Amino acid sequence: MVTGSDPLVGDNSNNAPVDGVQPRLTRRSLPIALLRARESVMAKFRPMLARHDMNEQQWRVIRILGEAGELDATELADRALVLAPSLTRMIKSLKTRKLITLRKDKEDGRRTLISITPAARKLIAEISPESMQIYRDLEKSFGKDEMERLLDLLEAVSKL
Amino acid sequence: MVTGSDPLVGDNSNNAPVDGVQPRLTRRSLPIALLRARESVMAKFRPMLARHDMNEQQWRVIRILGEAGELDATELADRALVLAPSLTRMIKSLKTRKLITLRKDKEDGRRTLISITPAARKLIAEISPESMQIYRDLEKSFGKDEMERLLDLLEAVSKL
DNA sequence: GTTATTTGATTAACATGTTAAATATAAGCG
DNA sequence: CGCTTATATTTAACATGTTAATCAAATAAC
Repeated sequence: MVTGSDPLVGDNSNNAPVDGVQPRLTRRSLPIALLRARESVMAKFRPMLARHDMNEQQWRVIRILGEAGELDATELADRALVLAPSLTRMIKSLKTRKLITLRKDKEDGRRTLISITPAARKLIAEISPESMQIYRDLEKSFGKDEMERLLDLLEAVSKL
Repeated sequence: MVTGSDPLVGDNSNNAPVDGVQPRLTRRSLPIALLRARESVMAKFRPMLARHDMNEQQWRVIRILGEAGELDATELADRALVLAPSLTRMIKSLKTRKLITLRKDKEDGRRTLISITPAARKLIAEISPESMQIYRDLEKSFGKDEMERLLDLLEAVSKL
């Protein structure tokens, strides 16, 4: 027998779902767990990057150019995990800020080759130590082994 | 002795970094690993959602309302991992599409209470099985135990 | 009870995400 | 060679991300 005051089978006035039809949906959902974890991690880096007038994406782009040297736009977008149209816009802004320089590939006129300026290297030299410190703190509170396990699992997911 | 033809100590004409000053930066970086994993996972869901005229964020919002029933905007934004300004815009669009309804909280005039329409429940009923199937396939190719371990680790990271 | 502070939501401004279309150059082919 | 197809990049259009500012309603402090 059902009484109106039973919260589990009541009048449903708050428009809650009638039954448990959705299995796991939000609880323990991998996409949401990944998003939440990413948010949690980036929250630790963002304020530092902001002090250097950088957002996540710009930092990825500059950093990858710093490590790899000159790259064409497609390769750079791939490695920095930004879409081509986003990179096109970022290039304009980074060029204005004199953090990158562009040149046309002589062998393939379609390609734009991108490299960073000394000013960008200086910026990297400033940000890197702070970034590494944050990373070390993260590793310390999370556990080095846990971190390795997590990175292994994430890498495996990326290859599916 | 260094010869000009040695690629490891050569002329650096491609503007590559001079030495290994950056420790781990891009290799095995947690933020990048999380982003890459998320991209990899969402790539499996996006085409299905697109067939139902939904993007990730809209699906999260609708789904959470479906599970929780009526919520105020702040609570919804929190649970769906979208920022308040984004939610404000999404609300307009979802309302136009008649997937949600709004009403003012009588006790607190600042709050907007949001709930989904029957049409949205129908949409959920269509999408859920497809979503679950994709999830099951994912779990199958990745491994159920691995998936559990990964979710545990991600949850732990989110609490740091 | 009036003022000051806090809180929920929106707006504004600019950046990136996302898909599709356009443009230009290369490469393949009869 | 002329034509088609493929590739690299850009543009367009719309959506969300992000921070700061604004506005209204509630709460706290005098």
